[in-house]
Amino acid sequence: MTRLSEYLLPTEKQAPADAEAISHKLMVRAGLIRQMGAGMWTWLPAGWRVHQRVVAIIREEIDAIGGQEMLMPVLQPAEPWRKTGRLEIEELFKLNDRKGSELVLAMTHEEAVTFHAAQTINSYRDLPLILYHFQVKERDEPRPRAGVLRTREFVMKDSYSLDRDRAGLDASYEMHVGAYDTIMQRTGLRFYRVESDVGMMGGLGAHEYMAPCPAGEDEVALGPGYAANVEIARRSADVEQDGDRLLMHGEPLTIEPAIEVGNIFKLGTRYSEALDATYLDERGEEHPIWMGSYGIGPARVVAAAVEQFSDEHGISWPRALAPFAVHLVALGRPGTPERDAADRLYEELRAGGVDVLYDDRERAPGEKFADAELLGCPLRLTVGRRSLESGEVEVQVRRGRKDAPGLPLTGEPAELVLAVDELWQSLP
RNA sequence: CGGGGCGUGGCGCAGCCUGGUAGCGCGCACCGUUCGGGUCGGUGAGGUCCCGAGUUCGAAUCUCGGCGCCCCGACCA
Repeated sequence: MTRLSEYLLPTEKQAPADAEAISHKLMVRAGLIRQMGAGMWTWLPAGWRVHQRVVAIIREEIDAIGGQEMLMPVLQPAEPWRKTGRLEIEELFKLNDRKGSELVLAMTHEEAVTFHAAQTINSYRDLPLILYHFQVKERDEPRPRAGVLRTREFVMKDSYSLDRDRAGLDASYEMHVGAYDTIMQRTGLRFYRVESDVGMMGGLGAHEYMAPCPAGEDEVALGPGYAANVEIARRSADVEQDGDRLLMHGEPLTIEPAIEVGNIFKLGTRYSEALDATYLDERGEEHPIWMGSYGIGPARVVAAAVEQFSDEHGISWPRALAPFAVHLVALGRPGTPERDAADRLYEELRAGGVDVLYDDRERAPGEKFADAELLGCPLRLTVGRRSLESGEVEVQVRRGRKDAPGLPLTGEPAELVLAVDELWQSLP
């Protein structure tokens, strides 16, 4: 039931004065998100639909490589963090409960999985495992910025691979590379998988998934068949510095700003050793569990999509992420034949399982069209007096605002749904 | 954490320099009008002027202190 007259979609003509990034401006203007404080954001209904589309894609692909979904708490005892040496991190929120016990708000969940691995995994027979969850992360960022791009609280899908040895970790890591590639392709984003710094996570190897866009905080160096974090490229033996340019075998690398939407790490045994997560092998010998950690931020995927796919009128979602497939605009006032036709069309689409947002508000046509373009659903159907005259529903494809052939206004509902679906499948 | 900027109705802003009790556009409500690109006209509601202290007969405006937010940089497990 999604009639715009009954739906919370607070669109704005003007962007918040302090917004700089395109995604920040458009997501607020389109009524997707609203701010509560620095780095603290609420996802409004339409925005949350988009977020959940990303979540659904991720879930399918992690399930597909054998991931087991669970849920670990955000509020945690400080002790495991002390043991791994991460209690000192400044971005970690620390607090005390009423008894004075030391707690933290988790910024990621290595300590938690490892803690449970130590309790529950005893034998080589228990391995390998991929465990994951979608959970809020809390980080006391020195500088939150650009709407939902860098926040102090955000949902992350983090999975953790648990293996017997280095070879097992390598295999789990490769499975994640495959899953992540597929996830990114399915979102419709332009992206690069780049080699990255292992950073203070420590570990044996890492990649980042970068979505190029102007608001990006990172930089990727790109050449034919080559993509890397700029810092990594600078350190590469194949790359030489030429003034402020980077050359690879004499060919210049292009440098693009990008958002880091996901990252994957080979952790090794750093956490399992610190938290004593071990297993016994066939000979009864004890070994630390080999671990990998794999994160992806749906909010950043959403913001990156807005950055990459928008124009002066608003957002133009890749179809995999759109809040609704169809934005149906009724032009006539209640009681007119054209309005009745629109009502009927809405019911038919809905009954046919099409995800449709129905603009049944009593507003001027221009305002409805403007809102539709702001929100950016891939297909806009318009029913007005003209439709009654021509017998066709006007179809407009959001990306590029191209007109598509009209659909018959009267006819078998099943055929209408089929036609819409066919059109849908042809969209980017 | 260093630098810069900003806090006035839901959003965007003016007023502050030169103190006299708050105004504009959009939005919102109602009436009429219009109905294929943010229609037009009228009426109306809505504000602790970020907070506190001070100066003053009087503070949105001046002084001091605090808080919040944004941008650039540093940082980014």
